[in-house]
Amino acid sequence: MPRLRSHTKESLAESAMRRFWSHGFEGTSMDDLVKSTGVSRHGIYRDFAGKRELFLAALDRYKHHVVTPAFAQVEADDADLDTVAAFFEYQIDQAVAIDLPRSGCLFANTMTEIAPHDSAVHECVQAHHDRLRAGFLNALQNNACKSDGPVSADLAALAQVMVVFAQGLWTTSRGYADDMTLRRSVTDFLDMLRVRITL
Amino acid sequence: MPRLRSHTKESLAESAMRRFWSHGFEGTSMDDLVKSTGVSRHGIYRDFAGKRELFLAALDRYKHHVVTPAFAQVEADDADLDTVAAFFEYQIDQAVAIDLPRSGCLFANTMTEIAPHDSAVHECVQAHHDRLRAGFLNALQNNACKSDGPVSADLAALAQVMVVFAQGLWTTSRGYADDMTLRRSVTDFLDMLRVRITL
DNA sequence: ACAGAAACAGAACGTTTGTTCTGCTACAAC
DNA sequence: GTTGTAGCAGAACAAACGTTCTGTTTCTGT
Repeated sequence: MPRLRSHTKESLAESAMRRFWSHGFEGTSMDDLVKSTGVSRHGIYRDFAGKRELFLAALDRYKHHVVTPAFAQVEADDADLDTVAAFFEYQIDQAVAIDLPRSGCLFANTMTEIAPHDSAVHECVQAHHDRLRAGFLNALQNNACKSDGPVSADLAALAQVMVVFAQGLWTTSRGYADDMTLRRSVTDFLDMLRVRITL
Repeated sequence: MPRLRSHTKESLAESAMRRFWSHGFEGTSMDDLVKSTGVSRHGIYRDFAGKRELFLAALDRYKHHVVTPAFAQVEADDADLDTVAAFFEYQIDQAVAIDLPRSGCLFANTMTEIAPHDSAVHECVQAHHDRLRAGFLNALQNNACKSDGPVSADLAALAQVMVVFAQGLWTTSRGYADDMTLRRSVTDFLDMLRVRITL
């Protein structure tokens, strides 16, 4: 009997994610969300307990709909450093493709903004970090297996270096370097890694 | 005749810098500033036009009193990659020494929080980036000169990679890795660089 | 066509924000 | 000790915040 809803919980989380991604948590007011999502306050509070819960949902959606599709290949059994390179390139391309240039990575942005003072968000970001590290380690191990010589490098430590570099890349992509520069940095960094693990 | 001031413009900027450093711009209210600096609202507005101007002053103070002392040696004529290593280690130690652990780097925090939507702040951060890149390039060139063989690497591109890594390091240091892990990452990264430029 | 359930738009709520104002107080000069 | 300048603490301000509420509209089931 009731009137049909003009949006779903998912479409709302998607719109909110995009807004939080580019403007951050504090930089996004409920009024901004009403305007950018096209959903009334009532509609938002019907689906989510408040702004914070909506943000957590946006973070979750980002994980499943942005990170996972891009990172799945790095987590695959046959992943190597070429796969990692493709992952970074894909992320750089994607920012333009979905019309969110200079937005970096929602997790990287969240790391410095609100995670330090919100334990739930902190854990979420920490888990993302662990995931990246595990994926990178997987790619490193596969890459090392393919090479002929013995591998003496501590791959787990190198995976951590890759995580640090990734964070820096996404932070830098928030308007401090053009795509070409970013791509070049990815190439140079991965070349260094390749040399390191075959030494 | 008038009563003596209980603070100077510099001591106020210093206190404000520490608060902004650990809590960010949006995460710091004027009330927080009054409490943490011990200066009344009147005193703050006497020295600064508003919260934003105080933040810019804090950013400037951070540049001169935190970055410059630490980075000066990297900018010196005799700097090499060991100097860069010492710079990173010093920054990691310093965070604990001045009782601001898990605060990362004020510039790195600012990059993602407010710089994207404030051109004056953006330029300030951009200038800091350029400075880092120039300093790292200086160290790379000196290091290359010392080695025997010919240097084919594009040092300017590697300097950019170093900037990206540095940003990632400071972001990660905001509570996502302990000091030992950070130190290890610095060592591993610089080892990779050393190999790269002597190839 | 009718009834009613629920989504809609937007007003209204109490807080908190950054900023300004007011009365009191402390201290150097005389 | 008296005086006067300018510091101080905190009240007061409008605006913006996240949240809640109210009245209207819309569409399904009968």
